[in-house]
Amino acid sequence: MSARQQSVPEALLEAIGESVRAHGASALSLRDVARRVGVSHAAPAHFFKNKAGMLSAFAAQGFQRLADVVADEISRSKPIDGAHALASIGRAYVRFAVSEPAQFEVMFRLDVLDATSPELQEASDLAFRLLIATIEQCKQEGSLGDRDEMLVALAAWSIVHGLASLWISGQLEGRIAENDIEALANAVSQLFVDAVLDQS
Amino acid sequence: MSARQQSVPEALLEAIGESVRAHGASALSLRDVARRVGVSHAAPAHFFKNKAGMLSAFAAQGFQRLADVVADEISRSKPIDGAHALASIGRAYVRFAVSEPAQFEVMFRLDVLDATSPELQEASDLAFRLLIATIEQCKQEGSLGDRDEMLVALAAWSIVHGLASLWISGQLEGRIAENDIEALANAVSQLFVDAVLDQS
DNA sequence: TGTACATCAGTGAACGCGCGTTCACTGATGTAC
DNA sequence: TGTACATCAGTGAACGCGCGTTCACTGATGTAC
Repeated sequence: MSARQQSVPEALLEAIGESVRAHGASALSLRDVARRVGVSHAAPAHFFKNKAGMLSAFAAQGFQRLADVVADEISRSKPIDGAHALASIGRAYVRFAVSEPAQFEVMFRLDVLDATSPELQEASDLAFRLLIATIEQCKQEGSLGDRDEMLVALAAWSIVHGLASLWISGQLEGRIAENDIEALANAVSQLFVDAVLDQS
Repeated sequence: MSARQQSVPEALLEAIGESVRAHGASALSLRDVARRVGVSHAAPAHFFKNKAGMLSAFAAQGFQRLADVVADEISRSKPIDGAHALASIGRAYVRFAVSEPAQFEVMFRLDVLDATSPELQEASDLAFRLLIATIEQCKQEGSLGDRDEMLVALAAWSIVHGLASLWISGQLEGRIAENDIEALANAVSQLFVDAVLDQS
């Protein structure tokens, strides 16, 4: 679909998102994905071994992209301290989830993935490590007080993951007046950082 | 399966959980559910109209149960103030999700549900209203300071929903040393309440 | 410049399967008179 | 006490379908000599 020259595997991964958007993640099939790219229905299996393999590659790409946008947002955040970096992670996490809801959904559906895929495990660690490093930075800067680092990391991850999931699943529609998800992500991230971290 | 006398529709709803536990939510089929109950494969459609109807009834039951355990936990919490009630909601939310992961999962998969089901919409409002009422109580007690009520409600919901989702999807395995989810739920809920609410 | 061989992307036919839905039906239970 | 009728739970056969996977294949590209 894109103007750039694209290999068939790349095009297949891209088509997964389209298919999920069109029919939902539950109805996803290799054959529909192949149809969208215009290749034979056997092509996906040729490149990804089987359905779980294809979805795992898609999920791994998603974790990679998530880590990229998170790292990018951290590097943009000013002033350069852990607290601001943490708020940036929250914003980036939700923004990614909302911009690629199909991919985000598949990333956390472990029942359709090949959990043993090293590519997937590695990719899913990238963003987590960025979070841990940032919390560590907060600790060193003293903004964590005597709070447990792991607990703060878990709470931070939970709050943005929950916000993204609730939004994607449509639970917020009609319940939260503000419907600009970016604004909500900013507000929630800021609330968390302000409340949990001791900032000068 | 239970010793109590059970109608066929009740047994079908119960069997959905077993089926999801066995094969994952993505592989759920009317026929497998019917098989587990020992009725013909046409029976589920007889009672629930179609697959979406059956899953919607299951999801509605889940929201009802969630509201029940949340209300129960609130009524148990002491001292009786908004802050403690809010922490109770968090504990109950995660405990429900973890005790019925299959049901919790289906409750938020809107792509397989009949979103127009009044029964489902009504049930999904119950727990939300308990949260709003509790936040309102905090406001009146002054523990909210000048924070926006809706934002605090959204943040509270997000953090427990995220924790439950991450746990169920297996993302915390190998990442968070503490693996007692109840303890984690307590700690995260308490962290949130302590940080966000002004308590005497 | 030519030949032989290997690799690999992608095909297309075939397979067997489990699925959701429909529908005419059976038989039990209850109600009206 | 008996008869007629309605309701409703649940059946079982049949339907058409789309699916994931397999496999022998074609044809293009590259490499070795």
